[in-house]
Amino acid sequence: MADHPISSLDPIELLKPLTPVERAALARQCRFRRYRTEEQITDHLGEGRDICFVVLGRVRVVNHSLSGKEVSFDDVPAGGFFGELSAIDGGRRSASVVAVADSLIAFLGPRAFQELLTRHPELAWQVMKRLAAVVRAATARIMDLSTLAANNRVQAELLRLAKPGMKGNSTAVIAPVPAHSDIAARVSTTRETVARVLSDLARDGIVKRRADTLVIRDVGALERMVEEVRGGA
Amino acid sequence: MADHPISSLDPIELLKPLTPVERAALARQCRFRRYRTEEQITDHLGEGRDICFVVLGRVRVVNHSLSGKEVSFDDVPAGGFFGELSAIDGGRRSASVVAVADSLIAFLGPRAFQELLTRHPELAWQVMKRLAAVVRAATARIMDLSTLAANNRVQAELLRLAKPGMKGNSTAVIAPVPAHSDIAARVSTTRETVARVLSDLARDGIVKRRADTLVIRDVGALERMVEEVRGGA
DNA sequence: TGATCGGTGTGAGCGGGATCACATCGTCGG
DNA sequence: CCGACGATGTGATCCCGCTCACACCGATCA
Repeated sequence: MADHPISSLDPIELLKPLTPVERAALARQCRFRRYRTEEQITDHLGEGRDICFVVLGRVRVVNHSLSGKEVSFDDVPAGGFFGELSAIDGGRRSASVVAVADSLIAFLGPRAFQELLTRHPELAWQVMKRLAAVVRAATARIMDLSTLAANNRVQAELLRLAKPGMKGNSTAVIAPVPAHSDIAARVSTTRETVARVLSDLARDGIVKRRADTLVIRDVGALERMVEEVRGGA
Repeated sequence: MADHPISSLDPIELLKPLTPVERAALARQCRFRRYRTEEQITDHLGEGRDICFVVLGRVRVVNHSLSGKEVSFDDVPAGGFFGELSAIDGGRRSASVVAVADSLIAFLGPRAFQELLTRHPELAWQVMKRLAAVVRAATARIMDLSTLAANNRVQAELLRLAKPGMKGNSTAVIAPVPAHSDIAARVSTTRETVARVLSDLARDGIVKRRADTLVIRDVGALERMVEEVRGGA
């Protein structure tokens, strides 16, 4: 369809073990739909049970408290998938999903998904690994929320963001810098607290702010600030 | 062995679909071990990769911050299992597990577990459902930690404890009452805060304390107290 | 070029709840 | 029957960080 450039499942990591023919057959069972940035794909407590493949773009799993507070979970880049939970257990959606870039999503019904996994145990195995990773991330986050103070959680998040951008072993570059409010939503604090932590770190020369990058000059110092509270008095 | 009353996997829910003969064969691949109450079974970051079946007793998944703060996750009753994560992805243990009653645990190596799941897709499916349930519980908890105040989290936990003990639709009985410190560990607050919330609820006639049971006289009122903060101003 | 708007910086103030510190109160072991 | 210990109830204090409020600094657009 002229509507979308590729209606293929080729970019999906999970489906790599399939032959091109099998993938094409599967694609024919899917419903494809484009979404613009900011557009909502799935609603918390929604009734859909499809598994969703991110063919193009990038989506974010978020949730809002009724009071409007936003809590954000993982981002899913192109090649990934989401919506497994409902496809697996038939329950309602556990979170909302919004596009954070123009995206193309493929929807596959739960029956077809189950059949796929039964026919291809390697895929079932991959899905389990993915779920295991999600559980690990969630437990780590619960630990952070339970044992770390707000500004230490921000520092910890900076370290996570720094991981991919390590230059040498004491400096790292974060680029582009997420909006403060995005960081805040990821560690459950306020935009203001994030700004203040960043100010403090800049004052102490631990980070340096540049146009749209953040340079961390002393990763070790940052790690120590987080650990020493984890370790308590 | 005289060491343990049954070295059978018959009580395990997950393995019900197997024939008694298959289950017996699987049991022969397991290592069985007894644990007394309070005894530690698995250590956070430990190297074991076995999946663990709770044949008898009851275990609790907990974690400690280095400062000693205890955060408790799910309890696993007899018939359940834990340790799937490491068995699936080969990573270190994501939490500690301690016996909360004298327990008999069966350990199965990761290879044997994987083979079991490959040979029996129904079981793989069950494991996925279990993982999905864990993810749902974890995301709900993250939402609670992020959007609810400490005393509202305690109220929410009381509601969860009340669910199984509903008598009529406005009263419920919790028996036996967990120690305040256990409740505190489940909702990431302090023992004192739990005691205070309970005092306040008793003062308002919403709960009634008895010997070792807690009677909730107005479940609706409790729900409202939680919801109205979830909903914000 | 001014206006609007989203992102950012930072001060002031207040309140929830963690912390510390005791007082009970049962229950168990001797 | 007493002492010890674990669980509980409650007051006093203190401080983190949320909230509110406002200024600033680009961008984008009419």
